[in-house]
Amino acid sequence: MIKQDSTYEKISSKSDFSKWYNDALSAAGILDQRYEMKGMIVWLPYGLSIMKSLINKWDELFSKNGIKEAYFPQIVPIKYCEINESWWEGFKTEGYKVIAGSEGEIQGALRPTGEPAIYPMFSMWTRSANDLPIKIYQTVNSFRYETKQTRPLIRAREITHWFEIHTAHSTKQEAENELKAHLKIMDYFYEEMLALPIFMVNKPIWDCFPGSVGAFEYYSLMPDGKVMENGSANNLGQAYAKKFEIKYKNDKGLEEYAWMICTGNGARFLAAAISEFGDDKGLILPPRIAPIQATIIPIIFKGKEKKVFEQVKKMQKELSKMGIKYETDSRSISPGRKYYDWEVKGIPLRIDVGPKDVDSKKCLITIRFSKEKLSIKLNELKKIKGLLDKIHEDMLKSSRKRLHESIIFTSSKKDLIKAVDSKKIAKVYWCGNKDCYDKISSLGEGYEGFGTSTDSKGAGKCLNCQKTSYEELFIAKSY
RNA sequence: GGGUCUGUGGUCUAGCUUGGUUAGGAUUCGAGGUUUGGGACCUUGCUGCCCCGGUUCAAAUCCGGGCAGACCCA
Repeated sequence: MIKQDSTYEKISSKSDFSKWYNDALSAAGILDQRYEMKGMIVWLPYGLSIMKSLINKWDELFSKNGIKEAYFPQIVPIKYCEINESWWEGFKTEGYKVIAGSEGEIQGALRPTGEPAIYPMFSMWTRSANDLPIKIYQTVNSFRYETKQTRPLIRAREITHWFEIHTAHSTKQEAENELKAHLKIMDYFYEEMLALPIFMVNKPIWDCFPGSVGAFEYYSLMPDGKVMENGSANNLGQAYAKKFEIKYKNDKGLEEYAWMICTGNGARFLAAAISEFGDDKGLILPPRIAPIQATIIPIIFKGKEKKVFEQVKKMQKELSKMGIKYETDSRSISPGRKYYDWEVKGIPLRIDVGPKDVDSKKCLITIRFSKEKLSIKLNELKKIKGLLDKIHEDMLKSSRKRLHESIIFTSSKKDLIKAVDSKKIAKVYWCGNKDCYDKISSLGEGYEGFGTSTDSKGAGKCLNCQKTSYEELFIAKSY
């Protein structure tokens, strides 16, 4: 075990979520927040290994979908930034400039997002329809000079481990199919990896990139009742192609602009899972992202060490055979201390092996999520594999339930306020008009309309203007 | 963007109002010993006043600035 991974600090109660979140991340050995630069943190080995399990998965999924990994420089020439004025307008002030040499000349900007580095290259790469589609992604860090309060993994000045997929296509249809594939990947991440519910919304057009067709955004419901944007998939249409001159010659020899999609997310995946499942003792990791799925705790009594460790060895062999990632805590400290140490890290399963277990040819398994204790016979260890899947399903069920119970349909302003103030997400009918959207979004302090439902819609009356409406708008407080 | 508050060994904290002894405690960490079924105990050791400047015979304490963090409002 790596020393820096154990801090042995007590953590706050989760009822004070903000404090709990910081404490839990440190105590579990995810990251060290003491680096003295605003919005920047140090990833510790354990935290990074969780993040890596997500990254490995997206590498695998993107590759399966023909999306190839590339890398673009971190420093973007100002010239490239200026191509998209409205984009640059925002990052001129909330961006980092790079100076070099004793004269302090500005060399460029640290990328806040990938497109000013990527799209000029797309433009160079695209001459004929044969050059399309281009489907690439990069997993990188980005920099934003946040002036608001920063929060590890959620809002940072250095956004670490973030993937962005950028694709360019010769037809609108192909681009739209690509977008669907991206949504499937995102869904997979939520349900199959993180055990979190899919909560996707349509973004209103005025919140999308200027000139684009539309965007989907994913949200996570945090324990304090606020929602957090957690991934987006954008149908850029030809807007960026027109700005960056990404065009090809069609079969008639005429130049046409490419159709483009971009999709991204990163460490917020992890932030959401940690926030959803953790408790007063620390993290509870979904088994599929846990870098350690089980810990074997030998319970040592004087004179009985030998037979305990013999059984431990047998179990290690068995677990390795099953492909279960485990760790054995053989430190000569009291068992209680070991329990706390691994609980705070969120390891899904704990396997106790003491003299009693050796005698009964069993072991005691404790499930971190449900707190259930199971006595399993040594010759039935194969059950553990299925147990991990069951834990995943249970976790998904519980997070789905919480989201489901938190979305409250309201048909009056009074009910909306009541819902949002009691930490719920309000859902209302909305006519599609921006004015009504803004009015509904500002019914209370800190309220935010954050998109519309993607499900099939019935008809109702717009909460603001009472016109017949087919759109359902979500309102909550947001990160 | 505007405001409020905070900064003492690795962590938490006392001291600050009213400047004055060797900055006290808990925990963690190291060493030695006895232990081990929910944070064991004993002995012993290391480590600290965020940074820069000012006031003063004297600053953890008062003042100014910086940096970092927390909270509230837009």
